[in-house]
Amino acid sequence: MPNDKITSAEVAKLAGVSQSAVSRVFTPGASASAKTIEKVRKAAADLGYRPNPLARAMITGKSRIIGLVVAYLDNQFYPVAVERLSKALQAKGYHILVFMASNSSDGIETVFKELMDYQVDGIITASVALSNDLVTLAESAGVPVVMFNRHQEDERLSAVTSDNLAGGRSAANFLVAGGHQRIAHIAGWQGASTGRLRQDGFVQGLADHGVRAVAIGDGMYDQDTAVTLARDMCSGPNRPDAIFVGNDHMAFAVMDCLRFELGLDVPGDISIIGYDDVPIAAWPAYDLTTIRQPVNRMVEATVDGLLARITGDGVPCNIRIPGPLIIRGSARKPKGFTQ
Amino acid sequence: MPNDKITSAEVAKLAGVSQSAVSRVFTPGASASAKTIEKVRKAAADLGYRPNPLARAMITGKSRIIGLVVAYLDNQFYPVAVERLSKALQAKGYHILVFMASNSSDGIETVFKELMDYQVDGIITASVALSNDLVTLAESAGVPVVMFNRHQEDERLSAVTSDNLAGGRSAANFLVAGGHQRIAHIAGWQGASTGRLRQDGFVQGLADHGVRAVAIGDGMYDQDTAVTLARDMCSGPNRPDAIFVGNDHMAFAVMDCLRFELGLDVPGDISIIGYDDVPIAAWPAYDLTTIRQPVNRMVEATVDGLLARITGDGVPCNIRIPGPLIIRGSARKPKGFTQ
DNA sequence: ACAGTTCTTGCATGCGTTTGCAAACCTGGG
DNA sequence: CCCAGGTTTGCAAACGCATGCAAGAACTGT
Repeated sequence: MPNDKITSAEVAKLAGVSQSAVSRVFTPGASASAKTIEKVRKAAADLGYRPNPLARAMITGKSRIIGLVVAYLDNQFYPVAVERLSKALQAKGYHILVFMASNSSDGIETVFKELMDYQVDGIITASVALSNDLVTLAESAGVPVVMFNRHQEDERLSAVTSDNLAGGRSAANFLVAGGHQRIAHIAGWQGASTGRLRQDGFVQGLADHGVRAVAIGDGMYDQDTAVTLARDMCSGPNRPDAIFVGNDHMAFAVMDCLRFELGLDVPGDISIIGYDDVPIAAWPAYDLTTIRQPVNRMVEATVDGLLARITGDGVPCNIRIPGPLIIRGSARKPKGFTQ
Repeated sequence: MPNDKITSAEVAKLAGVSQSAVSRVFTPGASASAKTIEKVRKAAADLGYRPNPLARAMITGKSRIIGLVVAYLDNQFYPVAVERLSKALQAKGYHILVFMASNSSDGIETVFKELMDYQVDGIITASVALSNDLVTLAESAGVPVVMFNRHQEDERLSAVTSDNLAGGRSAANFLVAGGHQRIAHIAGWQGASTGRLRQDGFVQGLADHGVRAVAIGDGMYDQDTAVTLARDMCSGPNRPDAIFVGNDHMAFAVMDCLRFELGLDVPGDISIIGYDDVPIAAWPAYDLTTIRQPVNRMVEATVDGLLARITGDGVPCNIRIPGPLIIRGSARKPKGFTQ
């Protein structure tokens, strides 16, 4: 196999130039004469030379690797986001080192340290909460961090979310407009900004119409927990006639419970609204009315924001992207409403 | 910030030993006296020293990075597998560089080259077909490749799959035993080994009972394609009374089409069997009878096989893990059957 | 106590790049 | 034809670590 590692030195010899020359040819922004460039390119092509990114990283400190840490993949929102993020970064010449992190801050610290060992140029966290120490750790090492789909009060880190407060509000508006009388909420995990804000927005939205939720529980973004809550809420004498569920993933489980366990009709007996608009929400079996998180634009903002900070210009910023209510069939529509 | 990069040299100075000594302390299998080890460990801890894996990789040629190439994440089988793979490899001290590859062999070649630039110790491909050239490329660079959930006739690469042939057979057996008369198959993509083998097994299984499928079409592992096929099959005068669908992902779409578009009852009018047993299959809305792919054991076999090849012992091998039929409610059960 | 072994240790080199520096090369204007 | 100005180029020193080699230390058995 002639195919073993070829170094810039070998290319240099073949091209009859110095090793630095070939380095410069492959370094954007370095100066080389047209003649040299051509000679080197040809020699490199003949030999099949490719610069070694590891050696390059050692010197420059830039690895062109982005660390992506994500907690769970069973909620379809995340695989979709990871796929998009991955493609977007690949297109920009970056590569992705993926870590699964159980949401224990202990595990995350290990993960962060390992990431920084690899001299990642930046870190994206999806659905993960960060301790202050961790942010300090990354920041003091000059590694920008951007949180995807989670927000945290810290001047030093960027965050990209959808407008969860407004989303919660529009769920409330829609349910009230639909004439529901007993409205409940199975919230997203209150340990996460998304969960809290959606709930806050929802409660505020109800209050705008002088309404109060008949029940609110923390679903923890977990299907089993959500189902337990739903069962409790709906087994008593006056069950709600609408539930806003903190994300689609839980909403599916809740709908299944209502329909198949409690024998209720959705939306006949009870309306359901979710949050995220994952692909499954559009499947006819659920046909879920939900607030869309605009994944594409969120990914775009995440990548742009991160790259801006990596290249030096750009400061930490919070981006909140509005998401529309997607009206499908799981929630009774306001009178006279036509889509 | 004292927290910038500290090198082994600095630790050495503090500990009063040579740089090689500290290197040896952090290199498993190198010799150092208990006294030295203690001194170095202490100094390292005080300084917060961590060996730089990139520098280490340059010398040893081993990066402790595994490349993971995956084509799509919308079929829930893959996120689940990726999560498991990732965790298993993390536990063994490896890290994962993820690439999304559109299934064009062109894109895959680029991806492979980039992976090898990063001197990955091994490559796992999930649901991706490889050209001979690509295998040669990797193999001649000494990078072992193992295919996850796909098989290919090539002595040089490992593959881990479930027993798709047997799986197809058991679908056939179950449907025949259930007394179905007009059995159809919406196959997985015939460009993939999984798709072909499941179909072969199914056809053979039917033949064992002297039955022939009334219709077979290639669903391409794509929901829209599958739905189109289902619509065609079921709109004519004698529609099938059972369809074996090449994976769960398509099966869900098919069930939705049958129920909500054609107004058929599943399994009353028509039985459906899927393949994979992704988590959604257990959701009551689908309650899908399906053949389970034992993800955990497949992941385990993949990781073990890859690591064995990386450490030198171990040759390419094909592992085929049997998967049970999971009986739920989407297919009529044989008479007298109780679960 | 001594020769023969086995363990440790430091020195120096190299992995494949980038990059500061200074020399060598152009270019054109006088 | 020569010199100031800018370009291009090669040299050599990093980057942070692993490792072969040879010398030194510790230990074995007699």
